[in-house]
Amino acid sequence: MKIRLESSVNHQIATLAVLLKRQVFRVIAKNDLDITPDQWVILYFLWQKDGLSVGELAAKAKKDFANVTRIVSKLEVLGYVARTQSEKDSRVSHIYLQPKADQIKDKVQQCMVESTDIAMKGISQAEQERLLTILDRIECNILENETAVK
Amino acid sequence: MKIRLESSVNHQIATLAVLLKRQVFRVIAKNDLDITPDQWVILYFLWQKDGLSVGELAAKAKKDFANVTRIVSKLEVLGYVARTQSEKDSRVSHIYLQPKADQIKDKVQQCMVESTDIAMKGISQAEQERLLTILDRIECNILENETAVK
DNA sequence: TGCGTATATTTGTCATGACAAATAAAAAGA
DNA sequence: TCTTTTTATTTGTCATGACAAATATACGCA
Repeated sequence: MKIRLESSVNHQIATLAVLLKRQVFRVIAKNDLDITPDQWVILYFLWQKDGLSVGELAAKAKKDFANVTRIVSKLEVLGYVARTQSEKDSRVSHIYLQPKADQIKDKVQQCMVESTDIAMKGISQAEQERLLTILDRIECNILENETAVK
Repeated sequence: MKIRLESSVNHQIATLAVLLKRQVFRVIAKNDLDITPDQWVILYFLWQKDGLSVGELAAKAKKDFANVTRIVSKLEVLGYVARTQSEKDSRVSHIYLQPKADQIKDKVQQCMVESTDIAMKGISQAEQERLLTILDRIECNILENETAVK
């Protein structure tokens, strides 16, 4: 093996993402929330703009449509959101936040802060920004490649 | 929402990891390999040291034991590895690479290089190293927190 | 030696990811 | 208007992640 996985940025990001997600799960559990990290993300975008469609949510969250459908279905069963078929275009369903979602909003924010604090301990704001910049560039590289392949 | 998910390092890493994995999947498919990114990782560590146990693999790959069991089972079905029960401790099984694994080794390496090249386009070696350093620190933060909770 | 505890692995269940295929409805074109 | 193509969403299948529980075996101590 000429390649060292341990010094491959790709692999380190993949591994770290798993660890981060696991950690977030624990923070959520500790705060007695009954949602998952990926359900958060969907709620987050709905808090930004209520009534988004499945497709819009998928685009914002950079998730697969199919998976967003399922996440929304879970949130619906849990009573956090409701689907409404669009009148203009009946293929589209708009997702609306329900009162139950408001009740957990603060707690969700607190979990986000808590998770970030754990992960970013001892890493300065400036470093975080530099990190974000590089991550963005990697993301662009991949997105470009995806569209290029198409 | 006071928090911006888009400027949260946690979230960016999580999102990027998903994109990276998707991209790796595509590179694998293009190279006609019948294994998955996570199966690669297990093979990689076996190429480093053949005969590791499930537990050792889990530790190295930072994966859940249960999941490693399943990944190894798939690799076994595919004919890339074989399980052998340890003589010293019959709870332990050692995983050994099979000839079929050798046949794909070069191709796997090529895929790794290809994926890295796509992701790291325009990012200097020095920047990659800085990035790795920060990622390591985040990883340490999380691992420390995990053990602290225990 | 025998029992209780610790350790290695496996199995079960659910959530999510990828991707393909199925549906349904809108839009475009002849 | 009818047909074809495009678009939005859903469903199906498999791989993997988390976590709990089940198994099997080893180890330590009375």
